[in-house]
Amino acid sequence: MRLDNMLLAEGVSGPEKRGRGGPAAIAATSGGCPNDNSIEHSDYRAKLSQIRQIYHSELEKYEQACSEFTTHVMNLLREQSRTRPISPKEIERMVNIIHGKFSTIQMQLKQSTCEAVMILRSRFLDARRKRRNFSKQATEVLNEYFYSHLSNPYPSEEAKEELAKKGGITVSQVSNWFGNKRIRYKKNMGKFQEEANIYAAKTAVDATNVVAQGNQASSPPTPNSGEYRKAVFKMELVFSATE
DNA sequence: TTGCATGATTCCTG
DNA sequence: CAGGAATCATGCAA
Repeated sequence: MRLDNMLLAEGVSGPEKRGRGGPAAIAATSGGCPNDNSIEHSDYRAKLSQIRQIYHSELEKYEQACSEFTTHVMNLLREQSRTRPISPKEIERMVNIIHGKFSTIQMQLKQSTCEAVMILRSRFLDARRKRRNFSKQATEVLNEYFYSHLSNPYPSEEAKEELAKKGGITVSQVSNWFGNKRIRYKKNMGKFQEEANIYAAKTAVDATNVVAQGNQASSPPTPNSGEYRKAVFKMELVFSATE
């Protein structure tokens, strides 16, 4: 009966439900707007419900066939009972045999449904972790923003959307990228120096704007606000630069 | 095949 | 909940 449990867990059998607690729900963790994966997820859900539908219609078909066949056999037995005596035991035995046959067929159906679900999952959900490097365009856009806002590399939600659109990636990918970039840049600035120079030369424009804005915003940097962290980031940069 | 680069995930903090 | 830090897993050049 493990198959039953699995199908139930996958939402194939049992009542209709959306958004299970499985890996599908994890996709939107840090800085992840759930909408980012909605395309993928709706696709996944569509396929799952397709499997579900097939499973249920097949199941129904089998059940119907089973009962039809049973009544058919019963009729035959009744016919035969005219020519020879048939005990109720014998009838019961026949019925049991028929039900046994159909239940093995059902088992096979469940098994193949399970397989289909597994394949679907590996296709969609595990693909999450399949890493693809961003396009040149995307990294270009992201780096440009990062190095031109080096004093405050924290794009606003709007800026992230803009970058996402320009780079052809999702907003949460932008968030991931900036998260990785900040930490890795801070870890060893030396490695990024060349890159920094390239992009600084490219757009040495609004640095002053950002500084002005940053100063204005951080005038009362409440320890709890994001401004506080940003200020810390700046200071740490200054410290590591003087070493 | 190996080592590093890099995108994604997880855990934790304020 | 956004971001930092550590870690995982893959891509890719050497």
